[in-house]
Amino acid sequence: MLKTTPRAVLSESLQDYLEAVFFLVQRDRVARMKDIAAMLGVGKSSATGAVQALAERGLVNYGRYQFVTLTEEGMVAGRKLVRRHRVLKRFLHEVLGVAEPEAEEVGCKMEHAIKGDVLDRFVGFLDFVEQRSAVRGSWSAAFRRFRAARGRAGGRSRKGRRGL
Amino acid sequence: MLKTTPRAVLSESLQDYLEAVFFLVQRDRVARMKDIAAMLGVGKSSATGAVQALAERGLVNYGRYQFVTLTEEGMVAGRKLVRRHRVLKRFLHEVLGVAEPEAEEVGCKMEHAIKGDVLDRFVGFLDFVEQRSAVRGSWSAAFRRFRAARGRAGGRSRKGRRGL
DNA sequence: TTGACAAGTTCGGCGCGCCGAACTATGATT
DNA sequence: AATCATAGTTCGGCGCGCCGAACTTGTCAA
Repeated sequence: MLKTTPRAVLSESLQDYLEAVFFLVQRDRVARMKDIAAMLGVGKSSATGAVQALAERGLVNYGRYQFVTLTEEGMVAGRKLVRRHRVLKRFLHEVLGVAEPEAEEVGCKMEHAIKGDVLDRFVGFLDFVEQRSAVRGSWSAAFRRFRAARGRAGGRSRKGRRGL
Repeated sequence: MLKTTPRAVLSESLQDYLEAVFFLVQRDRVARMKDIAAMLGVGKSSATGAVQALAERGLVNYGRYQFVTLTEEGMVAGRKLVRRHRVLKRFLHEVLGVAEPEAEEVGCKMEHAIKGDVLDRFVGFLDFVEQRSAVRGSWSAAFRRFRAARGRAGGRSRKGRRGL
């Protein structure tokens, strides 16, 4: 029994690392351990370990003390991840009206909960909303008004700080 | 420095256990380890450990070889979790049209990605959609038509379009 | 009563993701 | 060329969540 690392399945954590590498490669042409670690708010030793794991799966080119880059396969996987992230962020921000930075953050977490088919539904929904908005005035404005009205009257309990 | 188990923060895993206990208590008046384990697809030793952890946090009444029940605090926390789950499932099913069992499953994962304020937005959105539907014909039907039309014509993966 | 079976517990072990400390390579400075 | 800051690596350790095996307890039927 030869020991092959399964390249098909990435843990949530490794997905985050891959996405970070993808981003950095786009920005800097190359990814440095330092930046990867910083981006994920993690120690550098953790970044090293994760990148090595990605390399074992053939997603990343890694050599000791070398810059990190993406393999073809890594590009493909990274693109999917980024798309997922972007779609969710757009939904949260444009439809639900969640503020940008929070939409970013929550979208990142949601990524891992959503499979391809459900993501497609989100995409479809965004397209739908967009079309509707174009046809007759801002759709989201209506929702915003709705929220505003309700917020004044219905008084959403701002308490209950998620202490769970 | 006395060592108190922090009752405020529950790991995602423990949240799932608490939700299971909540469900079982509603259904059977009492939760058995066996059912908890089965519900989460986990070994019974894992269930025991988790329930003990919940007990340490004062969310659950636990005694060796005894039935598991919820404390007052556990009821409150459980209700919140269930609500969260329900809202997300409703959104996935009623708005996006995801099939029931999948909506259930995905909703369960999404739960852990969404904080209170974003959840409130989902709730608000559902209310909005509901109101709109009432006012003039089925809103979701329009979206369903939209999806259907697009599904037939617009082949998947129209690359160039939509920057991501 | 007994004893068999199901439910529950304990224990040791494993993988993953993270950490910090100590070490090593790199490349810029002078 | 010697030095030094910085980036990167290795190593041991920790917590969490899970597992299965072996054991204990509870229950119910014979």
